[in-house]
Amino acid sequence: MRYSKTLIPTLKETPAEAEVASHRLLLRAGFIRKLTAGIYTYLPMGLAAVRKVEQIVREEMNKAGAQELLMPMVQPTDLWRETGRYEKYGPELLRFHDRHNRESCLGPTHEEVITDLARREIRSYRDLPINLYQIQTKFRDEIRPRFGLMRGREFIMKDAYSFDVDDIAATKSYEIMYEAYKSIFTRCGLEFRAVEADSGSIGGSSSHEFMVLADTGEDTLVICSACDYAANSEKASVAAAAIDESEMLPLEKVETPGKRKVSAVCEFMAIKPSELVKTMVFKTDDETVAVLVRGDREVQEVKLKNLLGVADVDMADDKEVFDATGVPTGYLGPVGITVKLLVDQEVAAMKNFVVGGNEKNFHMINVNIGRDFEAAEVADLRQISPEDPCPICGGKLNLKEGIEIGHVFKLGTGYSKSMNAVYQTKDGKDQHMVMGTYGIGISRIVAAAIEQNHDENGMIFPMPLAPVQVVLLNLGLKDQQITDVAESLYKEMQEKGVEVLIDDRDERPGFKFKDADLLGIPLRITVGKSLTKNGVVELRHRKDGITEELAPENVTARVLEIIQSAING
RNA sequence: CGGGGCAUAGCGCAGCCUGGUAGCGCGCCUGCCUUGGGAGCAGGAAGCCGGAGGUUCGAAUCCUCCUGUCCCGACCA
Repeated sequence: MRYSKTLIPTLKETPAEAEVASHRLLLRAGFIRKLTAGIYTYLPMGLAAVRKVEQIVREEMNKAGAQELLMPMVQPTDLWRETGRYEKYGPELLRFHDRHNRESCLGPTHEEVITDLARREIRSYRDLPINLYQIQTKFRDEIRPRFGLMRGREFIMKDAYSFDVDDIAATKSYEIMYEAYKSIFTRCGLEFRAVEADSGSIGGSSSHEFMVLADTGEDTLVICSACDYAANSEKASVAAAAIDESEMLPLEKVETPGKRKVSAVCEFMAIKPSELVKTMVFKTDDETVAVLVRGDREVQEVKLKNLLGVADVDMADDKEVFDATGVPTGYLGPVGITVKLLVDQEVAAMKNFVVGGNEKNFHMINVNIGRDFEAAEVADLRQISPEDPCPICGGKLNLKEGIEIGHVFKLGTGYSKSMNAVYQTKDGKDQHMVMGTYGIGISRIVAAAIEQNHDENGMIFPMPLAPVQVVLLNLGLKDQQITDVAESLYKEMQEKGVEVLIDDRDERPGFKFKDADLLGIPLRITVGKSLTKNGVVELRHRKDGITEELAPENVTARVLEIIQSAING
């Protein structure tokens, strides 16, 4: 690759739209350009990095026994009506009509299409298990695309689907994918964690997310400091709180003029937020519920959604709270109100706590569950806080930010039932296939790798993901000796299979150094003055800046050695 | 969808308050010069001031509406 003939439009200044490091650097290094909101063109360097990820994913998927295919991007919405996701998936599914007025959509994921294929082509238990995958551009009309490749509307994804005869076999398929994912992300040189996840709108029983730890992550992870427990905070459970065995004290109503917020009430009554219970009101499509959590906790809405079995919950606003309960917000409590009461397990273990008095300017103290009100249900409903006890070992839980780069799901028979995908068993009976679905955000991995590996000068690619392995700077275009050595090194390395970008532009040295750093290419070879003076060229490692001086004839062997150990190690 | 920005040359921005010749830096083109960390000098090209209405003798600037885009929130295999 010759720099002078390759489109790598680097920028000295940061475009105003870029907030996070990966987005900023992808733009500055000329890897991507935006076409419109959440939709990007991959320029040669960006595409090269994407291809690297794809190749690793392909190799490991094939090794795990999966087969590659390619499904259409445009799908008939009829299929989505069959599974009910036409309604459930919402506006993220971009729908449109063709000239015959048939409704189609752009595929955000391919469960419907693959299940349609399976029901047509797979008939016998002899055909199972099977795992089919593709690497393809997906489209999701995200509410708010952001952070460049991190959350685009159009993005490249690997999606795989497994079909099995029964749950046991499906679990096996799931585990094979889980292990393949670990190999993939390890080979990509990423620092990642697998965490238990909520299975979301796609449905299904068991699910893990693979997360790259990074401050710019959009997900919050709960990680035990003592054992292996790790989960998405939407899903993370917490060890049950110890039951307070205190005697119940007599219920009292106290005046709390103008004290609506937890902090104000606590200050006024000289108590801690942990001695108070707040009553939060949520609406779903068909009911209004109140959730009780300790004053210093937050409701985890995903847990609430799952408990209620609904697609959506919304916090009620002041008016809605008043309409449902007749109480102004700030003074709402569980005693004597008529809405359904869902109680966080931690609250269920408390005694003699403080709640709203269900009357303006009043609270109640020494409130006790069972005596003063009844819970419709007690469940784990709160957001984990740092230092909470781990549900497995009781150790302290930590919260970290993460970027979701992969997700594995056990789907069960939800899709095969709604689409009637059956196979014939040994004894000739029809049985629904048991499915799994497995995604990897290919383009997001590129962004995540940059989030994890960069400095003030630019990107720092791990060798396996680098668009090219070596950048070779010719600092003496007009010097025959320098140019001869640079060109012959270029040729030699290419012949040995090294991916090399030769910077043969008529630019000043500083300019070339800056670009080389920005591009994040792991190895930089400089052919310049030190060749004419001392007969050596320099080999510099982008990651740590360590520079080796080598005779030109030793360079290729040394480079090969470094690449081998970086890719196999 | 709620809240808040922003929209002027390829990129980053000033000008708008207080209406009157459209500017700066970077980039780009030409030449000279320079060549180990984004050089210097000289010359040059490039803008429907996001769009549509309105006010005015006159609008980048004031008013109204629209569109796009970014940020926060909600949302998210």
